[in-house]
This record gives sequence, C-alpha cells and structure tokens, in this order.
Amino acid sequence: MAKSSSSKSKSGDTAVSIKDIARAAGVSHSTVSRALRDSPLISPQTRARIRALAEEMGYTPDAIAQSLQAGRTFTVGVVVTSIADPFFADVVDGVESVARPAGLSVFLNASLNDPDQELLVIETFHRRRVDGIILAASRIGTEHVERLAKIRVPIVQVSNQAESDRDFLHSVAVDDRAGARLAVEHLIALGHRHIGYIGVTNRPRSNRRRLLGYQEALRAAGIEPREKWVRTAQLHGVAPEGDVQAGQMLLPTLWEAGITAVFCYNDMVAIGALLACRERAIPVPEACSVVGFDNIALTRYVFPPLTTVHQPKRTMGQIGMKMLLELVEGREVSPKHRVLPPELIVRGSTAPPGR
Amino acid sequence: MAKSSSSKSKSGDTAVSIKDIARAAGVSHSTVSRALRDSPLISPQTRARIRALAEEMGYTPDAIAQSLQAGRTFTVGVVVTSIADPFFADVVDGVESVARPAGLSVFLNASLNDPDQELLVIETFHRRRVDGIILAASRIGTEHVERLAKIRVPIVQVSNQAESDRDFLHSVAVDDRAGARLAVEHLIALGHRHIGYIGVTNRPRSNRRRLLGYQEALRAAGIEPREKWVRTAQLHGVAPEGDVQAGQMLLPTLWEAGITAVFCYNDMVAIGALLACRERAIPVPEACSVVGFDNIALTRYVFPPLTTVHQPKRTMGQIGMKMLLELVEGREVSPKHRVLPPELIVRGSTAPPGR
DNA sequence: GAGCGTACTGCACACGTGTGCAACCATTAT
DNA sequence: ATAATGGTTGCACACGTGTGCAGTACGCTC
Repeated sequence: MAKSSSSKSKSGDTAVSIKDIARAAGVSHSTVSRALRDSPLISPQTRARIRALAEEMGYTPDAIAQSLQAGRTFTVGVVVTSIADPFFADVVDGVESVARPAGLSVFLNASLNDPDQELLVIETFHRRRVDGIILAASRIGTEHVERLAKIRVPIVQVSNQAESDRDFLHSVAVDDRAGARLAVEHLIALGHRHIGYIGVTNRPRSNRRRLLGYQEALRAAGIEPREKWVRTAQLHGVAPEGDVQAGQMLLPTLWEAGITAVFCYNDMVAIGALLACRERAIPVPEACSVVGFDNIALTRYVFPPLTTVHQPKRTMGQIGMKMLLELVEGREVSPKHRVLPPELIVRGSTAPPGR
Repeated sequence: MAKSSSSKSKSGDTAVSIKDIARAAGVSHSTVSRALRDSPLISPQTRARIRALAEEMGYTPDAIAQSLQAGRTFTVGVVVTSIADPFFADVVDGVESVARPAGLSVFLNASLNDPDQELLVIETFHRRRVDGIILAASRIGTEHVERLAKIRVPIVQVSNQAESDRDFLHSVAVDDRAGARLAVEHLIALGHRHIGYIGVTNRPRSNRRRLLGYQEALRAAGIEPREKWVRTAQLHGVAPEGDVQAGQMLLPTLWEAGITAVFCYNDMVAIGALLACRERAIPVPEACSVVGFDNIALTRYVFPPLTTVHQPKRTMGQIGMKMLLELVEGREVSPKHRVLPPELIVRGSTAPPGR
C-alpha cells in the first residue's frame, strides 16, 4: 500500500490534482471536485470511492487555485515595526492565536518604523490579495492614507501612531492618557511632588498622550508641571535598542533637576533609567522611584522589579484580529475604535520619596 | 485627474485586471501582459501607452493568478513554538530580513511545541504551495518525518529538537556541546569545583547536548560529575513561562547539594535561578555564580547582568533563510548542516567561589 | 510588382478548482 | 409501453495571468 502510493505520487514532479484523480477514477474532474466538497449531487458510493482514491494518491487541494476561483485567499497581512520588539511579539502572538483556528494564514512583515517601507509592505499584501490587514504602530499619516483607501481591504490598526481617523479604518489601543494618569497618581499618592517624564519622538501619538496624562495628573494634584522635568529622546530607528539608551542618557539631567520619581514612556526606557541610577549609585526606589509602561515580561525580572502600567498586548492582538474577521465577513463592526483600560502594576521600583 | 481615476476604479468592486486595461486600450490582454512585463515583442509606443493606462486605472497585478500560472508562489512558511519567545522573535526577524528583499513573503505560525500541531501547520503550508519551509525547534521525530518527505518542498530546520538526519533536511544550529563546555570551563577557571546543571525536558536534543558538554568539561578538569548536581524540569508547554519557574524551583536543591556555581539550560532558567537566590538571600555572584545560554536581550538588564553563552539568533535565521533561497532556486547547498560556534559572554553573575 | 523579412498583435491554451446547466440513466407511475 | 421524475454525471465556462504559435501589416529589396 505504501509502495503503491509512493510509486503513484512519484509519477509526476508536481502535486496530484483533481484531474489526476478523475483520470484514475474514470470520471470527470467536476465529479471529483463535488465529491471532495461533499456535494449532495454525488452518490455516496462514488463519493467514498473518490475520497479513498484521493487519500491513497496523497491529494492536497491547491489553495492558490481555490483562492483564484473563490476570490478570497483566507490570508491576512500583519505589519509591525520590528519582530524582535517584545511588545509586538505579544501582539502578533495574539493575532495568530485567533487567525489560525479561523483558518486564516498570516503574512508577517517588518516596517522598521519607516512609513515608506510600511506602504511598500502594504502594497505587497495588496498584490497577494490578502483578505485583511493589521497595522501595528502604523506611521501612515493623513498624507498617505488616501493610498490605503484605494485598496478595498479591511484594515485594523493596533496602537497606531498617526492621527488620521478616516472612516474606513478601525483600531484597537490602550487608553494612554488614563494609563499615564494611573502611574503619576500612584507616585503622587506615595508622596512625590517632583516627578519627571522621559519620552520618545518616534512614536509620536502615544508619547504625546502619555505626556498629556502625566501633566493632567500633576495639575489635578495642584502641582504645576515644569519644563525641566520633561526630557524627550530624538529617536528614529526601531524600538528596543534606542529606548534603553534614551532612559539611560536622560535620567541624569532630570535627577539634577531635583526629581524624586520618574515616569517613563515605556518599560525599555525605564530599564535605561534603572541602569543610569545604578551607575550613579542612586538607590531605587529609596532615592528615586521609576515607573514604566507596557508591562513586558522583562519587568518582572529586573531588580528592583518594575512598577508599570499594564497593556493587554496579546488581548489587543486578539481583539484586533476578531474585528478584522468580522470585517472580512462583511459585517459591520462597532465601535470602530476600541480603547482598552490600562492597569497599574505595583512592584518594587516605587516607594515614598526619601531624599 | 484624480477624479477620473477614482470614477474609473469605482466602476467595479473587484480590482482592475489586465483584461480591463486591454478593453480600455483596445488591444488584447496578451498585449497588455507583455507590455507590463517589458517584452521585446511590444512596440515602445504601445508599451508606454499601456503602462500609463495601467497606472491611471490603479492596476495591481494579482499574485494569486501569477502563482497559479508560474507554479511558484514566492512565499515561505515559518513554524516556531511560540512567537512571544524572545529567542524565536530574533530568529524570525533574521528570516524576514532576508526573505523580504528577496521578494518572498513569509507565513508565520506557532506550533505551541506540539508535534501534531506542527504537522498541521506544515500541512497548511503545503496546501498554500509555499516554495519552502523553515522549522524552528522542530519536534518532528523519525516517526513523522516520512510525511514531510512526501511534500516536495525544501525544508530548513533551525535549532531542531528531534534526531532525524534525513537526507532531504537541511539545518542550522549552534554547537550546544561546545557552548556548554565554554560556560563550564569559565566557571572552572574561576576556581569552582562544585558546579550544577539545571535542564529541561521539552527541548530534548539541545538539553542533552548541553548536559553532555557540561559533563565533558568537568571530566576534562578532573572533576567527576555527581548526580545530585543535575536537576531537570519536567516541562511540556511553551518556553518562556515554565523556564523561569524551573530555575526558581530547582536551584534550592542544588544549593543544598553544595554547589558554588550553576550552569543553566538557557537564560530564562538562569533568571529563575537568580530569583531563587534573591529569595534565599544567596548573594550572586559572591556565594553562587550563575551562567545562562542564548544571550537574549534580557540578560543585559537583570541584576547582576548575566554571564551567558551567545547564540547568533538573528544570524541563524538569516543563514537558514539564505540556505532555503538556494534550495528554492534548485541549487545544491553544502554543507547541508551548518553548525555555528557559540561565544562566551562574561558579565556580572560569575566570580570566584566564596563559600 | 513580387518576394521576403521584420515588427507587432491576437488566438488559444495552460495552470487547478468550482459551478450552472444540460444530458443521461434508471426507476416508477400512468 | 410510454412518459414523467429524480438521481447522477459531464460539458463548458469562470477566475487572472503568461506564452507558443499563427497571422497581419508594413517596408525593403531585387
């Protein structure tokens, strides 16, 4: 049996098609197609016979041909800035965990945080006729969004970084302002009055919102924000490398400006701040409290464990993919923009001021 | 101009095809096809006219139809155990960095470290007629490898975990034994004589090889390995979560067995060991040295920074993808199995014994 | 002006799958 | 015995692209 099947499959270099099965069974390829798709038009006997034959000949349906005829490919494209970024690794993991059981395969590509590259990748997805696209941390601004509109494909953005609320775009993101407020209110509750913020420029939207939340929390507590408490790193590349350096380089100036606590754009920046404190022998959290954002796995393993604002990264990927599934099926999705609540995670890097 | 093009593209819900262009230009679709592919058969004037028309109508070639006719899809499939695992994130990043410029799109799927799931994903890739497959940390053993052989697709394994050196399989991996020896020799050179090993069961091949290198290094220094110095965690799920717990739970028994240093299967296990030491107030590295494996980004940010064995993860992904490119083009690749040298990275978690 | 060559274009088929419609066969009812 | 009915099956086309081959038109040469 194994011998006969192997000798049969060896007959051609290309895979067996329904035509091959049809020839072997002495029927037309239409009959084979219907038999394999459980059409009621086919008699049970021939169906069984053909299915057995297909099994024996090692038939695997050609998804390319099926896509061409059906007008759907059952694929989605995902664009991230960097695959190695732990934030997006979690998001993609969530996306994949929903897409795979739904029968959709996912194309993954990196944009390297470059809008031109991002458009190029999207163009490739369009050529491949993906059924939908997920853009993570998209930099596509108002100037290029028209090109997206021409592609008649559902698009869901996750943590998008450009301000262009066009009607055909859907999105899921965490409430950055609320998250920042949580972090800063926590520090204020501990007794801090001199609180800094370390930001970045290459994720403009979330950075601005977190800065806004930071300022709101200060004002709500009767503290007037000071310019010298805020430092922003000019970054252009992809995330993980530069972020740590940013925190490491910018903390000292804030420290000299008299802060007793610092809220950082994200966890990697906070790690950099932690390293800077260690270099300068500033005890954390005794002399300086540090708060991050994102709650990546790393935060549990550094010392002291990092107090941070949790983003449900995997869940965001799952929700985004579920929204996309709905859109692909032609259903309306509402609300078009999902904003998830952040959550404060208190660990060891924050304490009352001790200066 | 923008108006005319939008009105034209609005005419149908489906994308414009070369037939639409042909109709608009008053030629046959063959002429359009040739014009767009720069065939010398087409006169420069008609070529220019057709290209302009295609541009104006917003034509994007249908990769599905091209794949069907060409018999190639210009796609590759990548299977990893978990996308969220930082090790594979780096590998996939390397794969993608080679595939994208080469015009190949990559399908990414998770196997969750389950051989059945892995075969299922491979089956999907086969249905989609990918040109090649990359298997990371594959668990496909000798029993299932025959099913792979029937798929006439080039396969490259990265850090494969099953022993089945079949002729059609290519691979790239780091030299686990040499890496383990580097780590243990480093500890011995520091003066340690009581050295433990914490292993895992769900990555059997590399675990066995690292254990072997550990034992070899001990014997080469005249130290007889003791059974109580070796502990192995029974794990089944995906990596990042369990590994830390494994290190955390197994270090104490080794400590009580009198070790002054421990070599861990990988960095996450080592992090767990670090956490256990902190819980028990065992100073690292003064009382207990800790060495990891992989050199993931995390190791630079924990305290103390982790001494570890570097694996060129991104490079491994790139080399694997380059091998696959060669195979896809029909060229022979030699050697079939690339074994890369590891590198010892000395940081702050190792020091002379102080007990 | 006939013959020839060159430059260009269209016809028809291929790739693998799915499906509307017609045709066939067998069984049953009249 | 003939017609009607219902159950199966095949023909032919579609999806979008690429290409071998035949065919057309034109210009050149003898």
